[in-house]
This record gives sequence, C-alpha cells and structure tokens, in this order.
Amino acid sequence: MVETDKKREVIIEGAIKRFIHYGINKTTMNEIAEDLSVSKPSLYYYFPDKNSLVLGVIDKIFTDYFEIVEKDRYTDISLEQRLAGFTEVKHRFFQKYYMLHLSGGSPDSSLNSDELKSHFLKMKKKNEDFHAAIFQAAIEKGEIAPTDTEKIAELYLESLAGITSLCIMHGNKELFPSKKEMKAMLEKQLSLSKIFIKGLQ
Amino acid sequence: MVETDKKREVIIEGAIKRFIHYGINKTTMNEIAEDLSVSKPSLYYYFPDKNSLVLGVIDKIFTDYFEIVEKDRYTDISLEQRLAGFTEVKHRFFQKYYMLHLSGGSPDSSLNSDELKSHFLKMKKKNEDFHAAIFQAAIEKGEIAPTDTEKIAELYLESLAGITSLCIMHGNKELFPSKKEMKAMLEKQLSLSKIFIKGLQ
DNA sequence: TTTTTGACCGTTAGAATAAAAAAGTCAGAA
DNA sequence: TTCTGACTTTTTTATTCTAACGGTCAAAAA
Repeated sequence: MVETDKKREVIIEGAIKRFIHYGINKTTMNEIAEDLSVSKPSLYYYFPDKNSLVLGVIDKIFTDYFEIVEKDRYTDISLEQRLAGFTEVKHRFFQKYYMLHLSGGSPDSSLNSDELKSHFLKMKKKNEDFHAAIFQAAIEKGEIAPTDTEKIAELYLESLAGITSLCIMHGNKELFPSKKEMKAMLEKQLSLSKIFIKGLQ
Repeated sequence: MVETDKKREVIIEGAIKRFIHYGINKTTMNEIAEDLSVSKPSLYYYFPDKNSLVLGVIDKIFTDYFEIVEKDRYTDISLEQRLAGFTEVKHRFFQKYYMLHLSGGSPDSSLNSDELKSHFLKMKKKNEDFHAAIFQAAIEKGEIAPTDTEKIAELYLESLAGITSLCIMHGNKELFPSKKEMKAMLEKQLSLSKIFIKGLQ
C-alpha cells in the first residue's frame, strides 16, 4: 500500500522533529501524535511499537546519509578530498541528530533494544563496506598501496569515531557540545584523515 | 618527615589493591583502614579526605607510567618501535587499572571532583609533551617530516585514546572488556600507530 | 474493508521519603 | 606526634508511591 508508506513517512518525519529537540526517551508517542493531529492508536496502526518507529527514524537518517555519500562516490577527486567530504557529511549528521545519541556512549542510551542495536551494526557494516570500496578504488587508481581494505576501512572509521566519542565524553556535562568543541573535533578528524591516507601510500 | 611519606605510600598501595578489585566508589575508607589494620582516623591523619587519597593513587600510577616510558626515551630504536612499545605499556596500565576508570567515560565516573579532573588534565598534558618531544627527536633524526609536534602528539594520543573509548562503550555492558576485545583493541591501536607514523613521513 | 479514535489497562520512570552506610571530626589516649 | 573509639554529618541506597507512558481494544468513521 503506497498510501500507507506515505503516512509512515509523515509519522517518521514528525517523530524526527521531536527527537532532534528532546531526544528519543523524552519524546512520548502522545506528543508525536498530537504534533500530527492524530490519535495515539493511529500511530500504533502504522507502527507496532515505539521501537519500530525509532527503527524507522534511524533507517531514514542512514538512508539520507548514504544517499549523500553515494553521490560523491564516482566523482573524480582525490581520495583525501573524498574522505574529507564524507567526514564533513558525517559531522553535519552528527550535529543535526546529536540528541538521538546515535554515536553511542549516550548517558541515557536510546538504543536499548537488541533489534535496534543489530540494525545499527548493520548500518555500521554498510558504511564500512562502502568505505572499503572507496579504498579499493583508490588502490586501483594507484593512490594508495594495496592493503586489506575491509580492515583498513574499519580502522579508519573507528579512529574517526573514537575522536567523536572522546568529544562526547569530555563534554563538560553540558547537554550539547559547544560550537568550539565541535569545530575542534572536525578539524582533528580532518587532520587524522589526511595523515591516515598519507600513511596508506 | 620521611616517615610520614612512607606511611602515605603504604596507605596508597593498600588503597590501590582495593581500587583495582572493587573500583574507587565501591571502596570505603573503613575497608582500606581495616586492610592495613589501622583505624579510619589514622587514614585521615595522612590524607585530609578521600579525594586526596585518590589523588595520591592516581599520581602514583602516572609516576609509575612515566618512569617506564622515560626509560625507553633515549634507546636507539625506530619511532615506530618506540611508539608501539609505549602503546603496549599504556595497554598494560589500562588493563591493570581498568576498575579505576581512569580513561574517562565510566558509567560511575570516579573522577568527579574538579581537583582530580585538573590533575588528570595535567597528566594528559605531560604525556602530550613527552610524545611531542619524541616526535621532535624523530624529526631531527629525519624519521618523519617536520610538523607542529604538539598538535601531532595530541592528535596521535587522542586517536589511540578514542579507540580505547569506543572499546569501553561498545563493551556489552559487562563489567570488564573480554580478553578478546582487549586484544583487538591493542591490535587496532598498533595498526593505527603504524599508519599514523607512516603518514608523518 | 481500511483507517481512526476515546476509553481503558499494565508497566515503568521519576519524585519523595526513609533507612543505611559512608565520609569526615574530635577529645583524648598511647 | 601518632593513633583511636565514639560521634556527627553527608551521601548513597532501598523503598514506596504516583503520575505518566507505552500499548490495547471495541467500536465509530471513512
């Protein structure tokens, strides 16, 4: 039913608005329903439970992310430029969806259910595969030396994610990292990315 | 009074034994006193409060750490070997003192007081300076290209620390990361360290 | 038949309180 | 000067309670 999918989309977008501002745990199904001027049971007609809705939200966010990075996949730029671009995209998403605590290490971890965690790991794997393909292409172009692209992609992404993780934790107990911290974080990630690529040559 | 310092040392070592097993927050001053067969007020004679004792403990741990790495400072080995050695030392300390949650990002963060945090930052700075000097020496030897050693040292250490941080968080809610996770973490750090150095050449 | 809803139920997260245990103090003994 | 038993104050933990939340259902609306 295409009509059903449309409504699901509307609900997901409504949920995202709340989630971005208040976080997943502080957003109730009632609030989402009221925002959309429908009753709570309507929500439950389209999503069996809150977890499913959260899953839909996360899936949408990742779909959006992959859509953007896929666009850049076959552009003719250097590996360094490409990865810098991806880093910036990730950074934008990190900022926009910060309240959803998708980067893990959240104080009130929103992703408690095994279902969500497993889906999250799937997305992580997809991203690793995507980056592995990027590295593979770079090898074929002679930009970097041949290596185990899967391992390198994982290491590369975890190194950058680790810096994000540190930023979240060292955040002085504020709800939101400051603009300054955010900027410093991005710069560190770009520097590291640059050095990392050079180290692969 | 040298006798006083000796006693302080004994108390610190007793505290460490408890801290290693139960963590800082789950260790009481009474327990430390009983272990040493003294009364609680005796402890308070040598340390004005628990924070001071914790500070003493942390200071001792860092002193031990720096003592080890300083030894390797002027040995005639490659930068890669040297940093790999340091990484392994850090890893040993991380494992040994895991329950103290010195790497931050602890669920029950032991380091709440500003005094402790500031001391911790001092140790971090000292470690950064130490590594900056290592990088400087490597530049002078022609092992790596000239750069801003302070920035690079910070980035290098944070990259490795980030991996530790991810390891702690993704730890499946167990009290202790498994041997397997620990090994994987160390290997990632060594790989990253290697690539990082190569990227500095 | 598909979609929507008001009214309802069981569970849970959070506030409030009480009880326990911990940190920290002090007069005085060794 | 160093140490202790007995004490007070503060913090942590356990408990209770309640409001709010997630989720359901019979029935109405489309």
